[in-house]
Amino acid sequence: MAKKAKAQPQEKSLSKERIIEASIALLDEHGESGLTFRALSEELATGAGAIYWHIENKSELLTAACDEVIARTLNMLTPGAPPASAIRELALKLFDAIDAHPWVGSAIILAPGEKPVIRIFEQIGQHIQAIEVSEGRQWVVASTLLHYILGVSALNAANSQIAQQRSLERTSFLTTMSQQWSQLDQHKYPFTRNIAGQLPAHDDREDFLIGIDLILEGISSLRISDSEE
Amino acid sequence: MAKKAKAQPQEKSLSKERIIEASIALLDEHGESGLTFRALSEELATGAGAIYWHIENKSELLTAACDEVIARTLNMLTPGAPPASAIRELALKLFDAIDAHPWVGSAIILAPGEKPVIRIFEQIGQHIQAIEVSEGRQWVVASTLLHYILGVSALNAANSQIAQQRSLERTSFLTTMSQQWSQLDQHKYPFTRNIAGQLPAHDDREDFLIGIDLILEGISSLRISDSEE
DNA sequence: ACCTGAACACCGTTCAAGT
DNA sequence: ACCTGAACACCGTTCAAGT
Repeated sequence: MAKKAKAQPQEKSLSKERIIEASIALLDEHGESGLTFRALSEELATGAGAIYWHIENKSELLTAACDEVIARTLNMLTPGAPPASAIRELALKLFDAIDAHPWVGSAIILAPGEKPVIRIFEQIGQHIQAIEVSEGRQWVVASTLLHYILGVSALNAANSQIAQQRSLERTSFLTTMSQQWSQLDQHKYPFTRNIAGQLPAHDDREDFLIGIDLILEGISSLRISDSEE
Repeated sequence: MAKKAKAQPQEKSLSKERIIEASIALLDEHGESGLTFRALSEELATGAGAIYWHIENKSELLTAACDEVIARTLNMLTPGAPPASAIRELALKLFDAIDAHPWVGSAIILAPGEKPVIRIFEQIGQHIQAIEVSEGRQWVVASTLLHYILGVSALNAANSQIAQQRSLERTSFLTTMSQQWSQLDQHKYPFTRNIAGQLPAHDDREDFLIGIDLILEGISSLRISDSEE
């Protein structure tokens, strides 16, 4: 009498949400190349065509999975913090999220102007307004921060995906790269060669935050010169 | 007596250089998806296997093509300029190069720690040294600039590739996006929604340069506080 | 309305075979 | 040493057919 088997409680019918959830799981486990329609249909115990009834194409799916992670991350931000430290917190939470889901770093940059990027831009913008940047400058300032954050994200994502592919841990990956750098030609690459030794020691996360502070510093001297006019 | 047919003068035997040249042409003409081994073998009038004798795999090929464009770009820089304006010139030349070859923007970020990125990092680093940033700070400062530049590049590349796919010109692409933004929910996206109107008017290239200046500004106040200690 | 799964066109890569 | 090109394993996407 009951509508078919009530055996399995929830995970019954297909939905965009379930598809995205499964996609995130695949991406987290096997990296960017782990998301295929075959793996996905197996995971969801369905056919490829079924998935296409709920989503447009793979690119939309990837962006949606990315957006889910970003949205969750932004929801964890503590409200009401002073602007500068709110921006720092935003940046760090994003850094950690992308560190945990490297594929997000590359997915986000494939869909500029889409929801994930807009969400971040909006957050930055709100804090920029609170910092009292003159209206004509808000756009540039917000996008500078946005671009910096996304640049770090993408590069970091690529790094950890390469490390994952060659199944190296972070430390030995950095050591290898440091050695390569220190063998560069002294005439053509004096800076990189000399600084190579510092590579393994550095804390990416901390460097990232210093970069944010550098930009914030630039912004505040911009504000000073604005108000002088 | 002459070694084989001397009919066609140059483009005789296959070489890594010729393969890279043909790859750049394909990428420029058809975008990222234009580079396939089939298109490439046709262009070079050879078989897929022949290409594999000269290169490792597609990823190496893409990085090599990217590096070629980057190397040419960096060769065009005017030597001996004062550090700050040298950094600005470097940034602008890169911006224009990636604008002309959008695929470079995404390729460069797929190969961090590889030659293209190292080249740029080295240039930035040399100028940073000249600007007299304390040695302990050079790494962070150089990578902040690097990350910002690459962030802009990648995002811009993605934008123009989307525009190219939908075969829109830049203006109508921006106008469409601006309209979408202005229809966002006022409560969730006040900043983006209000600033939407400014989108089509803005000059990405100029904004990019202002961002560079913002970071340079931050660096110089860092130097002041350094010397105060 | 929602799902099945075979079929299609297209990839990167390999490799026995040629010169 | 260098090249040929068929073959392999694997994609994203479509679509007639089912419920």
